[in-house]
Amino acid sequence: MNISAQVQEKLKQEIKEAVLKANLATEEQIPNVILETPKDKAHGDYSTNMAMQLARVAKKAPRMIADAIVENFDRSKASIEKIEIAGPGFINFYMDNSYLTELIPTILEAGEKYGESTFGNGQKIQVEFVSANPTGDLHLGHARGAAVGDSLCNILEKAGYDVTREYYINDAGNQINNLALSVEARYFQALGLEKDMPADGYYGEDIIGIGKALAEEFGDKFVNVDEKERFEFFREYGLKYEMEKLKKDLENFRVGFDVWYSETSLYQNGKIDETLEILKERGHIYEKDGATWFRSTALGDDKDRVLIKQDGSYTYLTPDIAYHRDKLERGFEKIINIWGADHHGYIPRMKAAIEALGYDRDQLEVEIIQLVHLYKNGEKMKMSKRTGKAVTMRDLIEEVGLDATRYFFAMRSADTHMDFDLDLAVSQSNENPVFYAQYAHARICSILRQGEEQGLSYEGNLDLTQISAEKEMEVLKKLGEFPQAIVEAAEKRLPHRITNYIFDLASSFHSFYNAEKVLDIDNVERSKARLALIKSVQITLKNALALIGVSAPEKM
RNA sequence: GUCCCGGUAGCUCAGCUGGAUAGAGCAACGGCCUUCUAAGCCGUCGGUCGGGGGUUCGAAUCCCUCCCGGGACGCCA
Repeated sequence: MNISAQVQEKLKQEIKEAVLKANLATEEQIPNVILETPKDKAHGDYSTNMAMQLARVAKKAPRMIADAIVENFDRSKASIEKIEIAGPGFINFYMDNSYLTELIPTILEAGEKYGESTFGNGQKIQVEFVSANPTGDLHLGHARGAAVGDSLCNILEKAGYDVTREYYINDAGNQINNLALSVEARYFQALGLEKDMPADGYYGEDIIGIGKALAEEFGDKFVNVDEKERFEFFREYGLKYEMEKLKKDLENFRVGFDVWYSETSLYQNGKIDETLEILKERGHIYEKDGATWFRSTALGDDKDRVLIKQDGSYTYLTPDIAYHRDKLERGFEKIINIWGADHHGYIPRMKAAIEALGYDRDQLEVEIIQLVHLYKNGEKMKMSKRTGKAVTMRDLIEEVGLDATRYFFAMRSADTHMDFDLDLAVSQSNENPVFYAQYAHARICSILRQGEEQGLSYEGNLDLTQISAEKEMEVLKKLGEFPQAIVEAAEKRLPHRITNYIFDLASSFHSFYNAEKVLDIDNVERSKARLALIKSVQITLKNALALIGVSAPEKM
């Protein structure tokens, strides 16, 4: 299934056997066999530090241990060409790489499934991301969260997890009232009437647009109706408008959700009360100063938290706890939240809540998306909430392009502050790494097309022994790493591992392209084999790009 | 003040479970298109891994401490 992994497993097994045979350690003493691919090719295809690890147990110098391991190593069982001991005691394995060519038919056969694995064992994971309030446009932070979240979900799925993507709609609470009042004010203003914005109003362009749309559709119909009725209408209308816009924007960003979970529904179906009742029964709740508190300090938080305010309404936390309880009730083994940096202080209280409800706090994982700073003309752009002049996700995509935006956000580890240089991204120069990968893909497609014109194709019987050049082997090695790269990205929740992989694969292809010619009418067998090789690269590149939501163009 | 994230080449960033001489891209410099897309390839230059201590065969990586930048600390959401 995964040839490279099989070979590595075999190698690890044999190293272990050799250690036992050499009487260097007992079965229990042997540490996990670590195989790494050395950065320097001169150090072989795989390398192990076993000798150094055993230095203490065996009470011998690492190099002597290495000698003993090599002496007892059964070469016939793994595709070994040569073994060397180097440096402080590394054992370097030089593989007979002919087995690698088997990857070609494997990849051709698997097609878009190449890279899949069963690593996740179908574990149910729920990922909640974006969850922006429906009170304005999605901004840069949301865009980054959307890109990272969607990519992570794709990667988890590819690695064999059962993933559910969710968006928590904050359609209850104060901010929605403020939305209604903001819409109301903009509606009056669109009619040329005086009306102040509420204290915590939303000043975005989109709200002005709603006001105008309402004025056009209904004229002054709502000016003189009952205030409460008007408020209700504007509340509903504004919410619906904002949600539809959010969904559309996300769709355009190639981000989809399985579940849109309404906060209001938690009020309506009694889940909040239920949750409060459970917390009470388990003794995590007390009354003070006319409010109801959650004793989260007992579970690692630095302050206790109010659940029901003096005025009888819930804090934001309360329905959110009910939501998280519902997630766990639905049987997810892991729930991953992707939150903006401004919410990181929220983590201890939510973990406390999960523990208070009787679950394992580690079932909740929170990935924090750090801030994005936008630079234009070498200057940092300021975001203003009041004027609503913040750069929206829509603006960004329009300026930079969809593929570049997705790639750009995915290529950085999420927990670092990110500088987004608009001029560079817009310039479409080769500073934009996405073109590098797409170009490799387009190049391959072009060669495949021309091969067809010349009657050369990767279809039919292939003579894989034609593949042996150094650059070809490097490409093959990279191709073989794909499933493992996905597993690591999934396990460590690091989507940027995939963009790194994409870059490396594209790089090894470009390098091969410049060194070897694929189409050669005088050497049909080799041409066919090489076409099959580049077809494998094309499939793998396309699959990898799909994981981060980037297209694979056939022409550029 | 407490907590979280970061500090790696001029710039933007990788760096796996601690491994060999710390890597890419961009910028700078020098080569490669009568030949499958030069949005490419090959090479050169460029480092006190924020400072200091510790752990050990070995530290950018782990621990302690300090410095710098950002963020969070609400009966807001």
